[in-house]
Amino acid sequence: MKDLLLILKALSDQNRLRIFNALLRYDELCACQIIELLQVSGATASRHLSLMVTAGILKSKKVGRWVHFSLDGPDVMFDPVADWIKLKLNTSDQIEKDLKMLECIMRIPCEELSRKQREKTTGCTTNN
Amino acid sequence: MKDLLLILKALSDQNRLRIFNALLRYDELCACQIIELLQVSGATASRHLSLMVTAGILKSKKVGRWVHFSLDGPDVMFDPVADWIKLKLNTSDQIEKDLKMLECIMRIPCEELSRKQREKTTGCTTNN
DNA sequence: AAATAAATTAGCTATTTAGCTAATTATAAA
DNA sequence: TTTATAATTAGCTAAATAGCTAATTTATTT
Repeated sequence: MKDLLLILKALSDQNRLRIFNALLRYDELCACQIIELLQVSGATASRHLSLMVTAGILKSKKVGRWVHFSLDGPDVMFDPVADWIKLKLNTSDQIEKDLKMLECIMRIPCEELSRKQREKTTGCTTNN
Repeated sequence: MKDLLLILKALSDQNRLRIFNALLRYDELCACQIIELLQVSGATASRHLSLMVTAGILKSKKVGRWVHFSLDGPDVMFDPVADWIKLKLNTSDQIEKDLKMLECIMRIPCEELSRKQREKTTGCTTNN
């Protein structure tokens, strides 16, 4: 029950559902890309991500200075559940916006994205 | 997304998962039976139940002075998800205890159960 | 009609949680 | 080896949530 509650709580938040959806579409994203997508502080994104890792929904791997996140196999979440969530999400305006945003984000190398975040210049927010 | 969040939040609580599990096993339970199972105040049980009804997980029907709750069809939750939750729950000690408790609860008519709750005498807690 | 009673709602408190900034850690580059 | 930087952790605040008791609602019974 504890495990299940961890998983359900990890999914019971708009921003974490947005992360989940993003990783259903793009196999792997680094923290700076999640930060750009959600438009929250690095600390906030990091806490959301670590919650999802703890629940077993995501796994992370360090690549130099960056950390890459991806869905953690079907052991924990098993496909029908992911399918159900995908189905329920695909009428959401927010998710639609996110997909456009992600197209932009994926075109920008992490180095550039991070620099823009550091300098607080716009990344993908204007042309969303 | 709003709808999905309502469903996920409605399931992200130990007591509400216990209610969900109970209704997977017994098609219909009245509020007083849920109160007895969870060992919480009527007000608390009522709030949990109404949250689940709002999310579309449960439906309720008034039967005289009693209100009966049951799962609300496969439209909202669709079977694979219920199966997954059932699977995840079936190793839980708490759920095991609940099933024993429910066997006891089902043997007592609602009138008697309610009277005992009113008088604060033991219902099914001792012989659990 | 008045009294009783099951369930819900109102109003409160304690706990949890999402967000932030600032400090720290861990890795890469100079 | 010093500096720069991506990510995490610590420490805080505001909002949300689970629990309670008391009051209200809705329905039955006397």
